[in-house]
Amino acid sequence: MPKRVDHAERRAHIIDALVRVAAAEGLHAVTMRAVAAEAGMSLNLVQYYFDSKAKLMHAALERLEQQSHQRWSKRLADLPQPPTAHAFIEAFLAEALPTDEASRAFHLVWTSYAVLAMTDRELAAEPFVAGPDRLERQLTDVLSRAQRDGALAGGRDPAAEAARLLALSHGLGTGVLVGQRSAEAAMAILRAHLDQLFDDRLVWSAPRSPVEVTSDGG
Amino acid sequence: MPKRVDHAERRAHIIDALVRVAAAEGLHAVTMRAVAAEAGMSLNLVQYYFDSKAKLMHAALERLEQQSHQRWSKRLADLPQPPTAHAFIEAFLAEALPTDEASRAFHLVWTSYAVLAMTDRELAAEPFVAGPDRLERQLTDVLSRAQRDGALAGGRDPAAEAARLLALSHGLGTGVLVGQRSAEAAMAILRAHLDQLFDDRLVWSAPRSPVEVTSDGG
DNA sequence: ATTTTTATCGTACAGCGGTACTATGAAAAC
DNA sequence: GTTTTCATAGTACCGCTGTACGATAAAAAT
Repeated sequence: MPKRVDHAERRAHIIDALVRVAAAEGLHAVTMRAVAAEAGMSLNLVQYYFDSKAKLMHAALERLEQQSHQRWSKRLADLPQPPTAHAFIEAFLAEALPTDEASRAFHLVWTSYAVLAMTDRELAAEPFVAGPDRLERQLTDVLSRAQRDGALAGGRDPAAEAARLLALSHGLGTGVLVGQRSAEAAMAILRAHLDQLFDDRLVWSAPRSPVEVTSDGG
Repeated sequence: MPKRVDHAERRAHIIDALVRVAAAEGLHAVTMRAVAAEAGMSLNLVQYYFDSKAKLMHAALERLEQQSHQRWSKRLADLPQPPTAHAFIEAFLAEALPTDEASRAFHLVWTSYAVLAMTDRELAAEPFVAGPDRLERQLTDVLSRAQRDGALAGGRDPAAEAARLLALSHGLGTGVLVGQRSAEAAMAILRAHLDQLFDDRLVWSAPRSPVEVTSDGG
């Protein structure tokens, strides 16, 4: 056996095993032994590369976050540059939906972590609030620009629309995960929503002065 | 000690203890012993009233479902009869959001169960797909009627709107649970969505007979 | 060549979890 | 009044889980 080994690669290998176990049998089935077996190594090695289970769990969450970011970047890069706001957001929403098996696994494990974080003060809740918050700001920016360009349907509040998009995609994602709806059906709903949001067929019935839609934009 | 005891009451008491434990520490913290302690009885009694942990978990899920149904019925009954479609749906959405502590506990535990059901074939996935399906049909009916009455904004598909409302409320609910958004903010977004859905200020660009504004005094 | 470091293995230990077993007073049935 | 049933209690057992503790062989360092 060689002496020097790429620790980062080893750790990634183990975490991938963890995600496979969690996706197949749930986060509660993630034990040091199960992960070791899935990774094809001994229990001791998992201990060796991650001191404790808690650290392993944290590392896995971090990796999931990074991977998600990477996939999102890749999808964005695949868009014709510069992408329209519509295309940009549609790509975003497509990524937020569990379409293929890999995506399904990711979303399932991510959701499991999120539920865990609701009660475990130990587990950083940061990714589950700061992450969406950042996305929401990003979406808000894009929508604001789109609004300036006149691409948005009238009377929309970019921040509110961003929040709505995020909540909607998450709700649909859960529906797909739970087997209530197919990913295609969910995507169709999202596209319809987007079409409405970017639709120029919808106009105000009265000239725009008197109408005040949302309250504050805090 | 008396001999005859109301089993249903006993079981309900135990299940309530389970829900408290699950809401406070997560579903993974639900052990026979923890539930017994929370219920103020011995481990053996929990075994006595529910043969196994699996049956206890199933019973708890059933009770949650029933309670949810009851709360929803009560909320509906509190509405002025007959309720407008707008009021009906707003009441529904308000119930779907974790507003007070009790509601938060319910939604947290329910979500935990849903995540569990994603991997445990044993745990009936039925409540998490048949339930929302039924709600969706109900909403679709209400929206269809509203559309016939001309209360809906133009060009909407009741079924799609029902799915959208359900997904949106669920996504917002998760956001509240996770601490990303306050229940009030979530409710504001939902109300805005509803206002749009029922809004007569939004019409097709092609001129249309003016729809009157139902100023919701109810 | 010896010593140290590193990656790996096996195993042991303590705690907890679900379940099963037995016991015991008290009410109900007879 | 005896027997049966019921609600409750205590406890023991076995398996699993995280963690700790050596052992070992190979590569690196000296």
